[in-house]
Amino acid sequence: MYVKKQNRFEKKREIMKNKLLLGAITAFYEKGYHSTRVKDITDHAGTAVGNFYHYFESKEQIFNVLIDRLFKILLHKLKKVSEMNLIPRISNLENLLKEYLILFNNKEQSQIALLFIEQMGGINPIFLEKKKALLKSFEKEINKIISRLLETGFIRDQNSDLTSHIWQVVVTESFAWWINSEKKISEEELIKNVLDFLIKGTVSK
Amino acid sequence: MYVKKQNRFEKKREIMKNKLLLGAITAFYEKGYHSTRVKDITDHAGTAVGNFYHYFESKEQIFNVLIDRLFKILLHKLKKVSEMNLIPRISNLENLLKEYLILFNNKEQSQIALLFIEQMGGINPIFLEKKKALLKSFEKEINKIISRLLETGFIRDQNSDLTSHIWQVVVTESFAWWINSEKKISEEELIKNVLDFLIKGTVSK
Amino acid sequence: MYVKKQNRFEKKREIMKNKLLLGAITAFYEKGYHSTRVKDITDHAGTAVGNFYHYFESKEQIFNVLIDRLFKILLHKLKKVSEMNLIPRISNLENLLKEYLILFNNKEQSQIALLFIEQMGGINPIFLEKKKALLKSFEKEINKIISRLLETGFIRDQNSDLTSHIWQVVVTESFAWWINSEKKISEEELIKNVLDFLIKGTVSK
Amino acid sequence: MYVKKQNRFEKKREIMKNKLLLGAITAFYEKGYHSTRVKDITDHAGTAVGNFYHYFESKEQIFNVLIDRLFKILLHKLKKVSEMNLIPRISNLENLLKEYLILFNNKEQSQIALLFIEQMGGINPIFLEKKKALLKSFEKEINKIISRLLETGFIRDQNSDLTSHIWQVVVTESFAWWINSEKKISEEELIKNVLDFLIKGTVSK
DNA sequence: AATGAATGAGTGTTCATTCAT
DNA sequence: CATGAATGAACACTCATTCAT
Repeated sequence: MYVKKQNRFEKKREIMKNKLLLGAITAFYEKGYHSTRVKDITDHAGTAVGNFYHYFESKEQIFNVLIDRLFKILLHKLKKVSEMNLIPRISNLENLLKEYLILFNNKEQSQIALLFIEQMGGINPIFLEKKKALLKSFEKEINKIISRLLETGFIRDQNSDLTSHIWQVVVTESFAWWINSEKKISEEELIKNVLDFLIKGTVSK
Repeated sequence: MYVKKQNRFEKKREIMKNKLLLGAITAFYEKGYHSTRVKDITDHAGTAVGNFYHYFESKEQIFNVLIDRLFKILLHKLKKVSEMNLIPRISNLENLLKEYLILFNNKEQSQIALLFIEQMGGINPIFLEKKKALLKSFEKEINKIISRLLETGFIRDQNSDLTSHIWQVVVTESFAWWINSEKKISEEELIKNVLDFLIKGTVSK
Repeated sequence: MYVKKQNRFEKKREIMKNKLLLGAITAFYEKGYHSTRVKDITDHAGTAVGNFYHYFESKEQIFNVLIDRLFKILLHKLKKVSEMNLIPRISNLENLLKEYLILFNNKEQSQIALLFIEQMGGINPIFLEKKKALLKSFEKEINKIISRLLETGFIRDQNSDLTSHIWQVVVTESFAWWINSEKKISEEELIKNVLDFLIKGTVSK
Repeated sequence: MYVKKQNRFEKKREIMKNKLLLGAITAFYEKGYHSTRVKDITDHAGTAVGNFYHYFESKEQIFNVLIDRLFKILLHKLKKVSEMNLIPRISNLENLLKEYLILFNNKEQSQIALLFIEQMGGINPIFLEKKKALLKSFEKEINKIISRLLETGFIRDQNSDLTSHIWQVVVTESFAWWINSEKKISEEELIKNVLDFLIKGTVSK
């Protein structure tokens, strides 16, 4: 019975926390980080300002939580491909992009992605550095793939750091473009275009 | 004699205006737009806060001036290529990138470029929209080239809007990467890698 | 229970709002509108600057609130007389002035009255216009009385707009004079003098 | 010859000083004292900001100069009547008002008068006190007349301080009303109404 | 936990006045 | 004297965060 009570409280907390996270996504996305007041977030969540601080330390922290959550998922999916010991097949990459698309079909996740891609760098120097660091860890995984390809000689000689960066940028920005365009092309077309570009851009001699 | 007087003030004004612009670049670049106080800018320029407002309407405006100046140059150079009636040769694109590089060898210009690429979107919703609009006008020019290529059938079938976006992103982000990396690879290597990627990524069937 | 909670905040709010209004009266009266800092008001009210803005939109607005509150009362009392269908008796006018005096025996109300009469016009053009408009609405009511008197032929021929203005001015300025003189004559004497002047000034042929 | 040069310079100074005074009247009248920038004044005068301070010590001082000049004239005219040893005839008062009207037919003088009547009290506490002091000196002169009338027993018993105040207020505010109404009634009608009101309001038993 | 009032440091901007030419 | 650039103190208002209930 005591345990049950605990759980009920925990569940309640979890619900409110999620409301606040959702409220933050909406507010940040609509008005931008700086123009968003903590009150905007709590209004969206249907609670009082003061209550925000029972769940998050600060406005900065809730932004970090949003970004970290999404990034962890994205990186994890990438690692599953990059950590294969062999060179991934094209179908592996295709599946990866498909999984990302499934994620971005969730409105909140796609909004967080846009926050990350479009806004995070301009919020403050600390967030800019963090964004760079996150992307670097992403590119590090990509680099594993590129490096292996280079070793095999399948692809033309190129700077693998730059290529990794280009891969990261093409993927993230293509998704951003697709979301912003309100998904005017099909998922298949998007993936085909992106993948073609990356593979041919990297492989062709 | 009257003219001389005019010149006295005009020259002085021009000098101070540039000092303020330089101060703004430095301050924005180092601390980010929001963490920069107008006083930081005037300190860098060696003048008093109040004087800032003899030259610029607001902190927002000076940021706009910086961006607009650089963007105008970049777009103008691109247009010279995109507005050729024929399909541009690779050497035309190469020259364009070289010209951009010459520009970015100027420290201030490269810092403005980074402000634009990395920070502008996160400052506020208006700046985000403006950034998107500027990039769109850039992509429009690229699209002219891609569309002509598509018509000739030289390149594989692809969504020209997306390809234009990818070109824009690859170019801007590669430059940003290069500047941030403190130019660890040579200009030639940078251009070769970027151009190879774009051309092969677009053309190869 | 919910209602009780509501009340807790509402009562608190009401108290603080009044403290701020009183603080504003004191500060404006002592230092004048422009020389009064918002901090002066909150110091008088025993709260922090920021809190001011939970209750009023701006320094301008709180001034407006003060003026509007008093004016509404004054006009309402006047209307009760002017809207009689017949020509008011002298005793009606006497009672009106007496009621005004009762009001001005309240220190705060008399200070607001002085703010209105002595200072409002010089604060800014908008306040000047507002002051004129308020007085005009006052004179409009007086005009109803004067016009009826003119129709009956009891009083000599005169410009009723000007006479209304004179009535308004004599009443307001006599009160101001009385308050500023620290009430050196009795209420009865004040009313007698004012009323005599107005009636004889208007009626005598 | 030396003298002549002196004079020429002095004349030049006089001209610029007058331009500044006129500019100040226009600016203060249109925008109010506080909303008027020194630059507004110099713009009206066709000179540079800095030059203002060759002619006047401060913004406050030029306002004082305007008021003092006009007030001196008004008071002087009044004194000519009040300092007669006998009780002035109605025609003396009539002539006084006529002289005031002639003065106020000058646009600048009437604007200064409105500045004094409508705005001066609200500019700052010092100006409010000064305004009161000036009016008091005015009322002192009026009081001489009223007091003599009281002594003779020609008029009913009344508080001469208050009556003096009322006279001052009726005169100044009637002029203000007339100027603001864009002189919708004739000078004769204005004078007749004001004088009738004052005399009957004071004399009738 | 929930509420919303209270806090007060922080900052863009204004503008009278001074100064250098 | 004329010019307009330079100065910097001043202030209304904002808002993340804390606090009392």
